Amino acid sequence: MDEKYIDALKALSEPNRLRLFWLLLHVDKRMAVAEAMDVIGDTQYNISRNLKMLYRAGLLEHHKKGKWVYYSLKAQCAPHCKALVDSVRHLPKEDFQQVMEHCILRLSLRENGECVLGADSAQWHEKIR
Amino acid sequence: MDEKYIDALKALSEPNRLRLFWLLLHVDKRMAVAEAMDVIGDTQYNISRNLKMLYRAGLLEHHKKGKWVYYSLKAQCAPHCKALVDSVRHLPKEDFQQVMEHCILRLSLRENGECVLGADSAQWHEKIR
DNA sequence: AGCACGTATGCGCAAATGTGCAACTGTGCT
DNA sequence: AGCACAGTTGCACATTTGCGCATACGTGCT
Repeated sequence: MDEKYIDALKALSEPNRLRLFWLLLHVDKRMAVAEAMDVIGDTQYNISRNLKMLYRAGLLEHHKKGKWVYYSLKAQCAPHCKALVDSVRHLPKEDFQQVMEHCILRLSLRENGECVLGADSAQWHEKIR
Repeated sequence: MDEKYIDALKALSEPNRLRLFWLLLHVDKRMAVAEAMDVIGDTQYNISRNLKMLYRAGLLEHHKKGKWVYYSLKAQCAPHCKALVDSVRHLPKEDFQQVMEHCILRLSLRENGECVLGADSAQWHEKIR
């Protein structure tokens, strides 16, 4: 039995992680942990751990740039994994409206396409007021 | 967030249940609990409970005929649920070879397309000898 | 070198989950 | 009516999983 596939199912079956993965999937961009924290509104340990679980399930990639760690979607090769990712892609957008709005606001704080602000910054609170 | 979808992910993320669902998916027939017991080789309570979880996740239907309860695939309407079922459908067949063989043997014990033998019968042990 | 900050991780606890058992429901047969 | 059998369900227990916390690691800056 495909271990990675089981891990992916488990990873996605948790609402917080599903939201997180949906975000990475629809934003189609790399995203730093601090940005994800602001967008999702969860604590640092949880975001970090959940991203790692998604990574270990073979769903995400990550690379370090300076002090920021960017996570991004991993291209799937096996057809069953592709279909699984597709199932998330087809989830109704309405369920993720706030996530999407927060995401756009948060990405607008980047400079030259790079994250420059940590989580919970004053500028962020300004935005979401 | 789509509760049913989360439930489906959870339901499928357990190897025993995934095997069970794969079976129903590929056999494309209704199957009695007793038959599933022989095919999967699990106890009665586990099969019963796991089938029920798959049912409550919106993945299966069931109907009673005499003393037998037949479970079968439920047609999916939402596109994300369809894609999820598809992902299971595309799992490599090699991982389920024994399940498939047992299934064919067990179905050959039917009479007029109906289950007539309980689990763990002498005839079944004859077959899988 | 020292400090601030972004990120990762081991520990402990509470909640959820899987499993075995035993009791219960419902159906068919005599 | 009584019995045998298919299937379901509540209970107890072991394992797993999510979360908060504290701490450690690594990088950029002064």
